[in-house]
Amino acid sequence: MTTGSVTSRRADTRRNHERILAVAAQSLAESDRVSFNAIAKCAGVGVGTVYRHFPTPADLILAVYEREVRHLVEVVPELLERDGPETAFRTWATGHLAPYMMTKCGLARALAAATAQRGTLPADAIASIVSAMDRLLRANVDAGLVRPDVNPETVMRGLLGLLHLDPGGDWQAQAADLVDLVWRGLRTG
Amino acid sequence: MTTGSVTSRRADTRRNHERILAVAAQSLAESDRVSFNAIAKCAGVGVGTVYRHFPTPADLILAVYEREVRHLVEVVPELLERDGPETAFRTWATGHLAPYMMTKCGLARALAAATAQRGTLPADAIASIVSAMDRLLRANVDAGLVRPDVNPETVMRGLLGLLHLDPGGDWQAQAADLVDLVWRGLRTG
Amino acid sequence: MTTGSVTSRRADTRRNHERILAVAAQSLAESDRVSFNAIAKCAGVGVGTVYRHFPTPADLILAVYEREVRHLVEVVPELLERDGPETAFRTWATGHLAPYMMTKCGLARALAAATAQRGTLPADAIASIVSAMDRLLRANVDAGLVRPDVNPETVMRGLLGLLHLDPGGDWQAQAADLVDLVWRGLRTG
Amino acid sequence: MTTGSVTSRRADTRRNHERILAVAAQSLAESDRVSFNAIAKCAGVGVGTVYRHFPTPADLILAVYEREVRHLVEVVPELLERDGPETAFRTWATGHLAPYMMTKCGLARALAAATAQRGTLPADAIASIVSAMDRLLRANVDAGLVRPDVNPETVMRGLLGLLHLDPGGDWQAQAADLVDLVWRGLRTG
DNA sequence: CATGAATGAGTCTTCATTCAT
DNA sequence: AATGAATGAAGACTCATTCAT
Repeated sequence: MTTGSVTSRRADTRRNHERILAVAAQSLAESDRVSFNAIAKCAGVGVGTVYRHFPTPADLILAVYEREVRHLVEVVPELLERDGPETAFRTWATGHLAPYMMTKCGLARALAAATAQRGTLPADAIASIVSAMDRLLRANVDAGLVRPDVNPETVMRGLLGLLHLDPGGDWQAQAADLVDLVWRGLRTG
Repeated sequence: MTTGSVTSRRADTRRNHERILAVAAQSLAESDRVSFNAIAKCAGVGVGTVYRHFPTPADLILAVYEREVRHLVEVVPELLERDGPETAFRTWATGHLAPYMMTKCGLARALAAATAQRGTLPADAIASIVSAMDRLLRANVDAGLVRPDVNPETVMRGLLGLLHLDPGGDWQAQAADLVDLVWRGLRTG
Repeated sequence: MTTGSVTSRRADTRRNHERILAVAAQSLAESDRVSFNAIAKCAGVGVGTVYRHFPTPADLILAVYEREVRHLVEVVPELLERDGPETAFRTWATGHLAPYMMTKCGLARALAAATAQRGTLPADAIASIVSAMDRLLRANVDAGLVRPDVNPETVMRGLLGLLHLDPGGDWQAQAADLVDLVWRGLRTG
Repeated sequence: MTTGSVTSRRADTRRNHERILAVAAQSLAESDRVSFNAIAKCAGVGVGTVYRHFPTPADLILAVYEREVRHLVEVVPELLERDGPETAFRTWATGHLAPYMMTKCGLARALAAATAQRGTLPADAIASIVSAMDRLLRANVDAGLVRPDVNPETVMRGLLGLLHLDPGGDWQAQAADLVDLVWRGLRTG
């Protein structure tokens, strides 16, 4: 019984953590502001609770970011294995990165602001997404398709335009065009 | 007498308009917030006056944007004439667009927010800057350097990463790398 | 008509100023906190209005202080003329300063805190009350009753204990005792 | 086993009590606020523990006060014996009371607030410090230096100005001046 | 047209206090 | 006894917006 109780307490806390994160993610998908008060209300907890879990806005934003970015990284190996390097790159960028960026552009802005405020660059936060890109690029380099001297960060910057697709238009085509442009820039020769 | 007064009033009004715009631009270069109250104080006018000139925040932001973007457009012909198409493209992107974007990224965020809020895309606001790009591209197409089927908007998206250069690092090199990547993507063959 | 209207507007503003000051004084008589929100509510104005009139807590507190202290200074000449120097001193301290301090000890604390926070000593704020003391002392020195080498600030410090009379006890006697102690300390010989 | 556990528990509890008191004293030396939460964190215990030891803020503040005041009382006999009554009085006031009051004026404010809140005067809390004063005075009365009709509380009030010395200025001289003023007020004849 | 006082909703943040474990 | 997560009231402060003059 004792053990059970303890567990349920911890479970509650964890559930709170999750709910706050979810609400914040939702909120960042729309604007680029995170009102602690609003989040608390939406998550059905007191403001203080939000502050306990995430002392500063930056803490919250980074946590949301990491949560959101994880699957982007995890899907890479599967794509490489299934489709081969070039298609993997295009599919990842068009099919995963683009839709992700479209919905999370509030996050991107908030992230930029949060990390700009402290000196801390998104350093290890961005590291993981860049490393995903790196992996894709290396596979293509190994296959002789892509120049070996490209910097994954430069490529990421080239794809940052995906943040600004027009959700009212044919964004899939726009994404494909951009990815194609970048891909041509990467090719050997 | 009447005429004289009217004239001076109009001059005053125009001066006010300019001052407000200048102050707002300054303010957007720093953060990404425009407090009507603060702007009014800085410009030495009443809040009401700011509202008369720019009924909504979006109006103000778009006006600032247009003001800032003008010279970006105007410099194109000169570059083309002096340096030839390829160098013109690279110089414009690296030397004009990049620094512009770095300092005005507050503007960019505000602009994005403002245009996201209404359904209105940046439509004609962005039009002029895209037209500058269009001109540069066409010159290169005519010279046989660039594929004829590229969409200037796609190229702009490719360069949007310039918004996210690291001002603490070697942003000039980063900009050059990105521009090079895009340029390779544009080449014929 | 126009003039009348303008006047009434300004009158409103002044009335606000007065009301805020009055409410704040009241509040400082009780605790030693000034809640801008609470003051606004009591005074029947918006918070913003309070902030417009008194940008910082210190501004508000000093304004209250000056308002309250004025009559303490103004009464001195009259006392001197009517009662002669020694009685003037005792009457002023016991009959004016003591009751004043008893009700305003919140103010005293707040004032101390506010002025401690900035480097600014109460400088010119305290100056006036010290000058009242100075005038009383000089009259007594001229009459040969008080040593010429006493510092008015030291005397003020000696009377600061009036802040801590026991309102539930016989504070009048306590005040008289303290004033007598100080007076004996001032005498020549 | 039981006895051992109980013993160690009691020791723990006492240690907690001490730690909390120490942290609170530290905190009151700086501002004049005591956040139960902050104190708990600093002392390395849970908030609940602090509440168990000190149910109300007033309890905590009074406990700190007593702890701090103790040495002020204990030093008196030694001074009297070593320096004789007059010097003992001056030394105690200038050398012990003044620095104490300067650093603990946060405590003083908090104490005043706490005791003002309830009807309870500092009654027995202040009693001990007044008794120290009483002892000093009596020694002087016995030596024929001080009038026999002075109330120690009045003298304490006279020295309360020590709370308001200017830490930025020559506070030692200011303290000496005040003590001298009071001393002259105490003398026989 | 311009002014700027006033308003008040909304955000941020801190704490006292409770209570289940 | 001790713990510390949770709560929510309350105060600080900012700004968009209105409106009388």
